[in-house]
Amino acid sequence: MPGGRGHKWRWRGCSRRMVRFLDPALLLLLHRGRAHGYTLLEQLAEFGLTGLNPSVIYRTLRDMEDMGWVTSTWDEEQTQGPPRRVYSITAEGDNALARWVQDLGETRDLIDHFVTAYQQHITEDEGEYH
Amino acid sequence: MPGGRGHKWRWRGCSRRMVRFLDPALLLLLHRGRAHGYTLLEQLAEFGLTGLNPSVIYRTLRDMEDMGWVTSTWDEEQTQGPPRRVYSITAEGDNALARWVQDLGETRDLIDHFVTAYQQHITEDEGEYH
DNA sequence: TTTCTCTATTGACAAATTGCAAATAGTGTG
DNA sequence: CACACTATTTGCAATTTGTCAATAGAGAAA
Repeated sequence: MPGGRGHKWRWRGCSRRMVRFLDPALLLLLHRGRAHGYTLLEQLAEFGLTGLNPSVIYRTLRDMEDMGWVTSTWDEEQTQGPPRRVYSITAEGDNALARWVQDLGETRDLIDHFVTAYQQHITEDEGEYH
Repeated sequence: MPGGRGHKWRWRGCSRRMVRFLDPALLLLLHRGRAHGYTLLEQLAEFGLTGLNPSVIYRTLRDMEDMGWVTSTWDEEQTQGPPRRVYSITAEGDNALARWVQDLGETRDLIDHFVTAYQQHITEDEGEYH
């Protein structure tokens, strides 16, 4: 299955703890309210995700829909362009978001440990020059 | 160049801010002192990187050597097995590590923001049920 | 001395992810 | 009608990650 995201093999190893801020960011934005991709694309800046190619967001949304984290319908009221697909978070998505927050908290702790270990070692190095 | 790590195209987008704790972890371990892959494999547990396939570590070390972050020599004193390749961090590697620490700090801030935003929104949701 | 196990590293390939360019399409403006 | 902007989709190339098997030395057991 080259290309395509796959649903079974992610996180097989553990080297990807910190990967993919995009999923949780989209879930949180949708948790605040239903929205369509083009809007989300701009709102992602809040989480440091700027300059993303739109297709990446759309693809992620579709994948999340496959996983049952979000649902989509075509927007009834049409506005400044072609029909828009509006996404809403599901109960499953809420759970996934909660898991993400838990996971990100652990990641943050690891980073803290890492940075602390680094600074401590740097300080010891300076000590050696006495 | 399918396969191989590539040296020019990483970080092209910005969705991979938090990717790859492995590189900085290895650099920090080597900053503490020269070591060979098999030892590093065990020491990585300190940073939550357990259960990694050895070939991943060896590949990463080779790639970092290509980038000039580390150098290696064959261990003079042979001990409990085949010759061991011993890695040391370079001045370039020190710089790379410092950049990693900076980057990880920013990542941590983003996670903090994210978790805060999540909890705030959850709290507001509860408020709505009054 | 053959065999097994543990230490140690490498190479090749399959699987998965990500980036990017282009196609499609509706709406409003000049 | 041409053009710009909003919106979404598709396909493929580029890159990264995961896994397996090969190679190999040393020491213990048989």
